[in-house]
Amino acid sequence: MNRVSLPDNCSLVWLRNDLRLDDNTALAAAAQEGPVVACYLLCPNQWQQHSMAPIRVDFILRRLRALCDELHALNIPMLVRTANSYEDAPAAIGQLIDELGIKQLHFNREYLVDEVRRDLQVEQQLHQRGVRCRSYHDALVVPPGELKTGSGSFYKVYSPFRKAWENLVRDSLPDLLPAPSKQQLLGLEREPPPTQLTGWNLKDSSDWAAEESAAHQRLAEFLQERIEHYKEDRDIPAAPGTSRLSAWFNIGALSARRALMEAVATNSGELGTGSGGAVCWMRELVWREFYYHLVDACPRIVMGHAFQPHTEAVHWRSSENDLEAWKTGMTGQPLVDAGMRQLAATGWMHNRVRMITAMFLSKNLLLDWRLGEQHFMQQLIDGDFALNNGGWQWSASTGTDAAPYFRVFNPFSQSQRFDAEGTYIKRWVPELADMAARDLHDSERLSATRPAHYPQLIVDIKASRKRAISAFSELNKS
DNA sequence: GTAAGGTTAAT
DNA sequence: TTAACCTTA
Repeated sequence: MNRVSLPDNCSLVWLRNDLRLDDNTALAAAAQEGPVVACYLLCPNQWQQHSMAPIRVDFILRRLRALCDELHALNIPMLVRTANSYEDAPAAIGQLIDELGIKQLHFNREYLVDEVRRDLQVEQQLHQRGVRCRSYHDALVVPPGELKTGSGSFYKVYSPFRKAWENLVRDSLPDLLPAPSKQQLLGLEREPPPTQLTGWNLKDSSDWAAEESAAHQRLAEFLQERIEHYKEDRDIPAAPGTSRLSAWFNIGALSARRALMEAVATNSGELGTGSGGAVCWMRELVWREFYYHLVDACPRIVMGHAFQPHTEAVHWRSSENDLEAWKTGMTGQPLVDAGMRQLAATGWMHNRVRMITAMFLSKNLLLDWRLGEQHFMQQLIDGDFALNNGGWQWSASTGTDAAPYFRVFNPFSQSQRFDAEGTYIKRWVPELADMAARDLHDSERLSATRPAHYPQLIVDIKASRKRAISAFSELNKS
């Protein structure tokens, strides 16, 4: 038990989804006022309820241990406590405040309903004790709610949102905040994070570096070597064309504002214009902002509901076998199986393939998109509710997209287009290693030439496409 | 100022 | 087809 007397201007910074020193709004604000103590609450039960992937929990614990050292080097002690569920958070934070005799708490805001409710309860309880609470917008370049359409409502379509976002950000590029400088010794022992967590069977995440400097280095490498070709390479799942930074963004190990500003710097200071690759990548950052703004404005979608209410009436099929075949990469569709096996093996899947596997589940198999959404959350190292939900609702046509046609990807045309040689397919589905590439991209040729130990395709692509279109066209819109 | 109708563009 | 914005009356 810590029994030290801390200076009156000492602050507690509650770290959550912002596990970094650089450009951290709450941490920088607290450090301005005086010495800082950092804390983190492990919520093992809550994380189970949120379907958090074991590899993501492992990544968070590894990041916390690295962060504990990084803070220690600045004489900032980090204390780690457990609050099984968010309900227990007010008591856990309250106890810390009491032990330390601290008068102010700072934290960066989160935007999902459970987190918002937790923070309100913590604030109420600290208010009663006369502790000052400060919360900050930090996770995004533009905080939720700041962009409104001409008629005053939130944007429901990406592309006008993007234009408004670019106009706003171009006129006032964000200032990056420095990491705190080294502070006086407080005489408080740090409490290092655990390597294991009760109730969890963690999955090794060590392919993803935990040090903050490593995240910066990954960003720098991407900007120097790959962003120029991003527009052409990002859709090729066999190529290292994407930035692969999502895991760091989504635990807050890397600041979205820093990433944007460094991308702007490599693009001669331009945003929205200039190099095709840079513009394209920055627009992917805007998708992240768009989906966060959406969950903030429309909490219904966080609670298992479709963004377009009329699509709640779709008659989804129910088939444990089909769902299991999809999860295990045994559907008989080569690209879908490659993606699902990459996910199971590594906790990550290429973005193009995420769309294709999601479309296959929700359209060809006509299984409820929420089953796929949950499975992805349970597997992905970068599983982020807002972004995963946005992507799934886009694929399932229950979301914000206002396309003039009902979109059903044909997985064979997609593999022909983006994995013509079958490099990605053969990497993840070794049974198909000896197949001629052209036999992978055609349902009849595949059926005639597939090896006996690779499954027969579980669904007819043409017929299931029609089935999906009629399942949606039956709906009464209003 | 407002409502109605036209235009634009969508991973 | 739809949202968002623009033009016109």
